[in-house]
Amino acid sequence: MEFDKIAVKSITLVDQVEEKILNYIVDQKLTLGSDIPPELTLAENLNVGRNVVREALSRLRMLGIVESRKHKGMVLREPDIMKCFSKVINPYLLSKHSILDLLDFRVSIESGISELIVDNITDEDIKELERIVERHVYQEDMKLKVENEIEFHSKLYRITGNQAIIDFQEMVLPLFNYVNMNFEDFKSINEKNKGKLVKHEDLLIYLRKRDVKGYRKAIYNHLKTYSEYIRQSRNMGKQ
Amino acid sequence: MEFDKIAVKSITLVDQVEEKILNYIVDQKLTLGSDIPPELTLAENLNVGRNVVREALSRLRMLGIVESRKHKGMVLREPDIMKCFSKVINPYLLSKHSILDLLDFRVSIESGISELIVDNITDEDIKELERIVERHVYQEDMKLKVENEIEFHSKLYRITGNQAIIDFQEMVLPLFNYVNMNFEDFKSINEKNKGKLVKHEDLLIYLRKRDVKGYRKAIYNHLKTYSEYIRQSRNMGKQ
DNA sequence: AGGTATAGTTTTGTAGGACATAAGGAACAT
DNA sequence: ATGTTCCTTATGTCCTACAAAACTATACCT
Repeated sequence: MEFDKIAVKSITLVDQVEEKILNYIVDQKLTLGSDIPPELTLAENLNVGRNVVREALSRLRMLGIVESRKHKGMVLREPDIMKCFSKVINPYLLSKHSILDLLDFRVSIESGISELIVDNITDEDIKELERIVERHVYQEDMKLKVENEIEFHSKLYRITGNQAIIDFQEMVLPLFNYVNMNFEDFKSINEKNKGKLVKHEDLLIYLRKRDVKGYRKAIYNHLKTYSEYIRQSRNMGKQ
Repeated sequence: MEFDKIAVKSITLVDQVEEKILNYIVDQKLTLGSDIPPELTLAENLNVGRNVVREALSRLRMLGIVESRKHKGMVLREPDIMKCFSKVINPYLLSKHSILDLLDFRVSIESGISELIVDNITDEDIKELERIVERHVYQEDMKLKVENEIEFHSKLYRITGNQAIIDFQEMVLPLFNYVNMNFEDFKSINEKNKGKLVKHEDLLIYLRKRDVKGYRKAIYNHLKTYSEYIRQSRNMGKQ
């Protein structure tokens, strides 16, 4: 085995072993489904205790890089790119600054996928979006309102056909709910824009026409409350 | 302590403990810098072995959610949102399909941050971009070419001032290098577009004018080889 | 009394043993 | 050839032990 090739200067043994195992996978050109050596073998080859190897493997398991079948062995798997996000994108673990970064990120992507959406959208997709909009009669209840938002936008993401984008955007959406519920200073700016914003049915107009420019401008305005809030909060932070 | 509140039905004990610790952090309203109970206490309260707790904590440590100071104790930290990505976005661990998704994702973002860039860009930023372009005399060597690409675009990302976007985009960039080097079918389409593409100096024209629409169209064309390649590969995959 | 040296306690990092359990294969019997 | 039994192997879990470092408390000396 080709361990110990690269001298890793991480802090703990576990960090080093984690990296060595990753290097081993690449060096040995392991591919999807390849067997990973058993824990004891790894431990002996790396001259560490089995605990250390298990901790390192546990991390890789969490990332989806390896999968262990009980009593059988471990195999290399393709990691779920966005899975690790779901644990980290948790409003209770993040600072307001980071949350704002993510809101901003989402708004940018939402605008950036305009081409993809208009390129890929089918008549059936438009019908489904229309059905979603019909079902969402106007309501005051914030929770239902946010759920409606999520349903509509999730459908938009699925039109891109890009799983990374779908997963990422869907993971960020709950943050918007959190902001609506918990950030007091958001409420005033939200109130101010009430009624002035582009609505879902307005977006549909441009999608029906396959009008990229119109759609991009519309989606930008649909999310304008957040852009304004982000800018305002950042400026306040600077003072 | 408020453990065992939620009955988690994951597979292994470690998975359950990981989730329980996260719940504990939220339930106890721990904030940045708060002490996490020592491993043995957690193990006793959760009725599991210390190994299991350590494995779960090891995962959280990797995500940056907790930090352990040797011989002292563990504290809650704010996770680095994009850090977990760096381990997963590894071309040797991903399928071609996933790599294409990520290329696509990056191109969309690159277009989507046009507003942010034009809004935030300063004269100093433009000067730096000009310096970068000047330094990058035309060259055939693919490796240097990609390095130049990375330098220029990294600067663009930094103009957004959004750390999540900066980190994400910079992590995806090496994939483009990988595609250039390893995907044979990319070379033909790359060759075909040679000389026809929008160059960095062309982008600068629109940035100087603070012309969002012009810039967006230009950056879209600058990356057009990738869009075409993605579409072509996807269509081949369908057959 | 006050400051310092020393010993004890706590806590993480690491090693290693033990066992249950289940999958897989080998040997054996029919 | 087929079915049964048993052994090996591998992961999941628990336990003990100890080094090292940091903090605490005590005791000691002046």
